[in-house]
Parts: sequence; structure tokens; C-alpha cells
Amino acid sequence: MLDRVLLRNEPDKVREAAENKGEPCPIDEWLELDEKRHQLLTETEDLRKRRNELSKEVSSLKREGIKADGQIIESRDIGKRIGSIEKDLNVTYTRMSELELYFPNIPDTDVPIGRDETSNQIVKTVGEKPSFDHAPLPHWEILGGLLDQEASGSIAGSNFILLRGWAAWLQRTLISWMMDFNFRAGMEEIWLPFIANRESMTSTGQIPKLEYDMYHIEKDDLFLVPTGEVPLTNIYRDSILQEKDLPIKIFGYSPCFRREAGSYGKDTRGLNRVHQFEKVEMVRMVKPDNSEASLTEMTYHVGNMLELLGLSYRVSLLSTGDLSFAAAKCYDFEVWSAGQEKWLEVSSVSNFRDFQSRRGMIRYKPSGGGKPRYVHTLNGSGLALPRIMAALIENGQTESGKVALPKILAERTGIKVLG
RNA sequence: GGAGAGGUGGCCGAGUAUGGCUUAAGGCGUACGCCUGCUAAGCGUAUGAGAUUAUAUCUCCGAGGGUUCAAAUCCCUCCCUCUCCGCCA
Repeated sequence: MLDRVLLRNEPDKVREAAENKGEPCPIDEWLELDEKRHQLLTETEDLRKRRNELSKEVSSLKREGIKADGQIIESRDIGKRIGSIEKDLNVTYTRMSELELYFPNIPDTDVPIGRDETSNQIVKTVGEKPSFDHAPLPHWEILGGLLDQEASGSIAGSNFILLRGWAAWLQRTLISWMMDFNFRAGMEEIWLPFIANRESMTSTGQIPKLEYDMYHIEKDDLFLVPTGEVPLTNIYRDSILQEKDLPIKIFGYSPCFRREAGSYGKDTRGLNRVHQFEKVEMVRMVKPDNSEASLTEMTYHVGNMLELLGLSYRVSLLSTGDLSFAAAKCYDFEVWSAGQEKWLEVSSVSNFRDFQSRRGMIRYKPSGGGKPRYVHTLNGSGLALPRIMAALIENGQTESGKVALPKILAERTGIKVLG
């Protein structure tokens, strides 16, 4: 959500941001309503003021045992007028709040302007792509029956994952390693609910824009979380923190549920795009001045993880057209997948500035006193499992169809080769 | 699922029976000042949030409705928390 003062005073900025992000922008309707609201508000406040005065008069007259019929009649009349204006005001206000949920966040000034991912800026590329004496296979061929699509299909449907044997073991091992890595980096570990209510989904920005892509439990109006970002960020919804509590650095594991409606046929083989994937997510709440530095710090952290796993990767600064609705700036991490010969996105690290905190009313009280301020929120995957699995399996494959584990996992588990 | 008790400012907590001198007591915490020869104690002052029309006004006591001249207080609906019972990994 954007600041109302900004909407009111700099509508052009809002318009431009929406256009660069390729989002609709109902700012003109909003501005009209804002003016109307202002008028109605002034009117009711004057009336209320008068009614409060009358109330006091009635109360003191009654205490002295004097009749106050005149005041009561006037007040009754005012009450009716307030009632009718308020109805109008409510309609106006409700519509404005609705519209406000559709204004996308404004990209930072250093975000490249562009229509889609072709305008993303590759910031750096790290590590060597592995070379092979044989033609490397895609992960689904190496996995074979260990990726049991017949079973997952009959249990849930297409594009759900069922892993067997060492593939299942590898996933569990990776989750555990990632959790430990983040834990040792000093973040607080959180175990989360994997279901979130409508308010939570709205405050992080998945609703209303992406509601159709969420799994919804109608009976209870609850949603399966599309990312750990939702429960992690909403821990602090509607709260006022102390400045000394910041920065808050938390992480947690969650499965991520996405309907992926409308993405049929695109990159859907194997583990590339599925309805439920596992992810370890990091979230931070920081003072506004520190969010830029925090973003940088988080990208280093993610880069470290990929390097430890021995994966070559590249980092892109997303252009406005590829930037998500709620983000102000985002770096994507992609690892090289030798069997498919392409880059796979495994982490997004984003700064949301005060966009989510305003929706979710996450604030802090400055230690020098003064009004509560919105925190800045950031999040990043550390890391998303299926594509890490795919890359590790493809990049570590041997000619005999086995998979060599990266050193960090081999040392951790005592197992060097899978298969 | 059943029964009961609750939800009041950053936190704790009074106020609800009897609607109006509540602009929500008091405490904790925080900030500033004083005192103090020492990371303490004491004293004083300030301190809920939001809105624009800003030395002011209005709104907000879980959410939404209703009754009333007037609602934290009465009525209705819903949500959440706790305790006990039931069911269950």
C-alpha cells in the first residue's frame, strides 16, 4: 500500500510506477473520491462537535434536575444528519481502500525500466559451469522412478512431487543444512503455520492481485501459504515494536503452494514448476535507513549458500516489468542447470520498503520518542528446494548415472555419492 | 464439538452491576531534567494510536451492526485467546 499523502500530492509518480510495472492504476477515481471524502468528513466532524457539546449540556442540566428538551431535540436531529452523511462517507471510504490495494509499489530509482525479464540487468556471474565427458542428462532422467509422477498424480494431480529413496533423502538433507546455515548466521528460527487467513495474505500483497493463484479453503476462508514470507511477515502484523528490537531477522521452512494457473506447458518438466515446493525463507524488519544495506547483506548470504553448494550462479537486478507487485527492488539468483542447459531461479531477494508494513501496520517507536514509523520489510529465499535439487543432481551426475554430492553435504552426512 | 471465563494504550491493568464530572485511573516501560563521585537508587516532568481543518477538532476500548439526546458500559452477529470436558497423531 502506498502513502495516501503520496497518492494525493504526487499522482504522476504513482501513475508512472504502475505503467513501468505494467499494472493498472485507478488513481483518477481515487483522487475524486478523496476530495469527496474530505468534504463529507469536514461536515460530519462539525456536526459531531455540536452533538458532543449538546451531550455535555444535557448531562449537566440533568444533574441539576433541569429539563433539557431543547438540546435533546436538536441533538436527535443532528444524529439523523450524521447518520445519512456517514453512510455516504462509508461507501466512499470503502471504495478508496479497495482501490489502494491495487496500486503497486514504486520501484527504486536504480531499478532498470523495462517491460519484462529481457530488461533485467545481470549484476554478476559466479563460478564455472561444470563440464562433462558425456552429454549431461536432465534431472528427471537421472531420477527416473525416484521422481514418481504416477504416484503423485494419482494422489494429488499433475505437477505435484513425490520423491523416493535418495532423492527424498537429498531434499531432507538440504532443508536441514539450509536451516542450520541460517541459524548459525544469527537469525531466529521459526516454525510456522502453513495456512494463512485473508488479512495475512492481504498484508504481504498476495491478495487481491494474485488471489486466483492461491489454494483457498473456502469453508474457513483460509489459504495455503504460497511462500513462508506470508506467515513470517505477519508475525508482526498490527504491532508497534521498539527501535531497540530492530533489526528483526527471522527464517523458517515452509512448503509453498501455488496453483500456477495459466502457466501450463511452460518449463513444467520434472522439478521445474510444481504446485507444492519446499523453501526456507528469510524475512527482515529494519529501520528505513537500513533497508538498502540489508538487501545487500542478504544477497551476500544467499550467494554464500550457493557457493558452498558448489553451484555456479548469476544474479540479476530485476527490471520494473519483472518486479513483483509489492517489491521496490529485487535481485534474482539463478543457478546453472547442466542437463537442461539453462539458468533456474532459486532465490529472490527483495526490498519492499514500507509497502507491506503499511498494509500490515508493522511499526516501531523511535527510541528518541516521536510518532511510530513503518518498518521496512525484506525477504529472500534461502533457498527454494526443487530447482536446487535439479541443479545439484544434473551438475553432480557421473557417466554411470550416479550423483556426486557437494563437499559441504558429503562432510555433513558422510555420504559422497548417491545412486 | 460441548461448557465456562476473557479481549481496554508499547506492556500490565481499573472502569462494565446503576449509560452522562472518563479529554480511560494506576502501574511498568520509555524520553528529558534534577540529584548522586561513579552501568544503581531517588525526585520531577512528559508519554496511546489515527485523520486534516493542526495553539484546534474529530475518531478509536477485538470486528461489525443496533438501541439512545448520549455507549468501553445495554442488545445482536462474528472473530480470537485461556480453562475444563470430548475426540484424535
